[in-house]
Amino acid sequence: MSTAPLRKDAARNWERIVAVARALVDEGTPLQLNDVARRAGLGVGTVYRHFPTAEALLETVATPCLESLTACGRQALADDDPGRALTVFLTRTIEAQVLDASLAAVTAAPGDALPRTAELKRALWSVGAELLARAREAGAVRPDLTGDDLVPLMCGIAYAAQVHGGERERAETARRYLAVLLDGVRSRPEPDA
Amino acid sequence: MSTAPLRKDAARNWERIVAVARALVDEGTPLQLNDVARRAGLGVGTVYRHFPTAEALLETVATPCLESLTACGRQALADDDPGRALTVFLTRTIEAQVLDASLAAVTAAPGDALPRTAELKRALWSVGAELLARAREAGAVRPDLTGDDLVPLMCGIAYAAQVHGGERERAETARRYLAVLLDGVRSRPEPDA
Amino acid sequence: MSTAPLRKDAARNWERIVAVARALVDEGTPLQLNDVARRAGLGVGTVYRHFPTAEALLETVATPCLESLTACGRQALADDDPGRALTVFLTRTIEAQVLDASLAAVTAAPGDALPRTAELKRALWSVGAELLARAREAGAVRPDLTGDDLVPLMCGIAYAAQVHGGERERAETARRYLAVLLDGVRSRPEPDA
Amino acid sequence: MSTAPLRKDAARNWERIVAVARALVDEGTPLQLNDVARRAGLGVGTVYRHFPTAEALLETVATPCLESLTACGRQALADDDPGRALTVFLTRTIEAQVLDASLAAVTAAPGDALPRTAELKRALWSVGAELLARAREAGAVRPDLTGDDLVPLMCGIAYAAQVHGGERERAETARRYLAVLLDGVRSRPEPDA
DNA sequence: CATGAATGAGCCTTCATTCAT
DNA sequence: AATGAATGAAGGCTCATTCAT
Repeated sequence: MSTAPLRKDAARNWERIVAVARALVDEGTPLQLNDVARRAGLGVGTVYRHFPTAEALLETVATPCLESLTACGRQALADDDPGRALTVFLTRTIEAQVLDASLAAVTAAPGDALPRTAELKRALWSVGAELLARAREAGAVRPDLTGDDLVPLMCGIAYAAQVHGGERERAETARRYLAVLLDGVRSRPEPDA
Repeated sequence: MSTAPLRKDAARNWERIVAVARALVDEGTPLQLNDVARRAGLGVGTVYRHFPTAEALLETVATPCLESLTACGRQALADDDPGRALTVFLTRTIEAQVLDASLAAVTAAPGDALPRTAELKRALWSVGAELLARAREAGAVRPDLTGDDLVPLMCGIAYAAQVHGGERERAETARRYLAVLLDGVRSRPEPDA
Repeated sequence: MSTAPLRKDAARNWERIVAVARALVDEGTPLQLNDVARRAGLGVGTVYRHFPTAEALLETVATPCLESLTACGRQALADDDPGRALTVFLTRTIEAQVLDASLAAVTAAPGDALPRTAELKRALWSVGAELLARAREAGAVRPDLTGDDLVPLMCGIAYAAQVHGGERERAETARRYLAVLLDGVRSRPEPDA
Repeated sequence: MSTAPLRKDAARNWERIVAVARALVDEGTPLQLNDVARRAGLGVGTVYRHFPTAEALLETVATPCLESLTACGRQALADDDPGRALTVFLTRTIEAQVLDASLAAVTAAPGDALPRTAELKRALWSVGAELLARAREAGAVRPDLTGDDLVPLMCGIAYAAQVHGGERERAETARRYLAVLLDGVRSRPEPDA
């Protein structure tokens, strides 16, 4: 019920807009709806009809990625090595964050424009929490981390890689940082000094 | 000698401007020179005379913090336990980053408006690198981290704590994340899978 | 086809803007887009949409005049007395320059904002050059003048008339100066001293 | 009485300011008193004390040139060939106009900031008028030009040379244009059509 | 539904001039 | 006299959003 099926032409416009937005995100240009409209060869009004705000559009662009990430998490739940499951999931997450600016922005944002986004983020959060919980029960992970820490930490890693500079080796850098963090995650915390 | 001593009234305005800017930074408002002028009860021109760009003002706000951080690093160099020295330094760094938005922004920026800032950042970088090198030689740190990784990682931790939300417990969160990371930093990397 | 036909309301605004600009030019006020907007009772953005720069607006204001001048030159090409043809053309040119500040400004400008202006100026230049060449071949004009000298000389005459002062008799003054210049143009240059 | 003798240091500042202004004029930079002050290593106030407006400074810069031009005119009055006298004077005038932007600006300006400038311009005007009158009486010049036309025409020639473009050959172009004009000046006007 | 013209608040920056020191 | 900090009007331009066509 939430989404009425669009007329064929409207659907085509929707696609066009999202495609243009994706391209802009990928080239690092900030999303401006006027700009999107011009590049899509559509009126501004049309873009506004489909996406009331730039955030809504950005979230739409990020959605497929969020979905596949969630799916990946669910698959990982099937793995019978909880430590490995967590590692795989986080690795995929980081890769996605680094490669897709829309994902990083949406993930880090405190609020959401679209219900669908909120839903997906909740799902992702909880899969992560579940993976973490299992790993912890298996003794593969230190006890002082909660499910709420996963996403922030992933955002942090991605951000660190970006601060490091070097567009080129960003993915490699992120991988290295994740490796360090994961070793920390697996370690026993020292009894507090 | 680089900066001629300001006249008394000019100095008072300079202070006012920096104070207003500090307040704005602390409340999370983006720095706009016009805005600063209005709040300081000064003409726009006055603000522009003292700070040609918003970046210059921001860096000026961040300077004392950068200085004390550098000082802290130098003190740490005197510690005869290289591992502990590094830990202390990074802990202080994270605290500062979390408490001071200007520091986070300046540290993460790729370029600098003021020569003084460039100088301080270079100093900070190199103290960090030195501390890391010593710790590595002492076997207290994994070998696959270089001096260039320190600042990005600190920025990442601070960012993670911010994404986590909860203004209140931000400092506490950052401390926890740093602890995890440090355990990772101290660990031996697994032979690559 | 180069310019899509404007919507009726947009066309009305376009006219309004150009009319206001024409009035400002005529009263000697420098064109400022903000000012134009206010006087036209329109938002700044509207003016900027139609004319990205003050130069573009000025050139638009000057265009009809440039066009009619070019047309006049082409007609003169039909005259079978090449000397008279040149005289008529230059007389008309000076009259236009003196009466229309936009024309003087656009003609003297080294570059152009609109392609259309560049095109028109090229056309005007070349008609002038052609008229001059014919007159020279007919022995009605001294040999040491080229087509590139015509426009500068006309600008110079108009400028001289303006320096002379006396808003009122400016046209008359310009006519006199042109007469003098033309007599010089018709004369044989003395063998160089 | 008009000018009190300046104290030695004040005189030195005056010189400095004028020298800087001359340099700015020569490089085509518009005169801004703040700018002049900075380049002269003086306070703005000092510059304002000596020259209340940019026009006053500009006129001061132009003064020596105006003086020498007037002197040249007076010498020409001694020549016993009135036609040649006029030619020599106008040639020198044009050369000066083309080489010195301050002269062109001051000459073309409708009003004057300094009494001294007004005086010099009047003198120059009248020498020119006298030279023209003599030449006319000698039959070396057409009758329909008055003393008031000389300066405007010279400004026009200089302007024309500038519109022509080509910084390099500007002086040469001006000379050519002057030659044409002078031939016109020497000619008999046609009985009006 | 689509269009895209219009809007105007809002930010940035410069510069002529004054006046306290 | 000299200084130069302060002023703030003035102008430039952008962009998110609305609404008539």
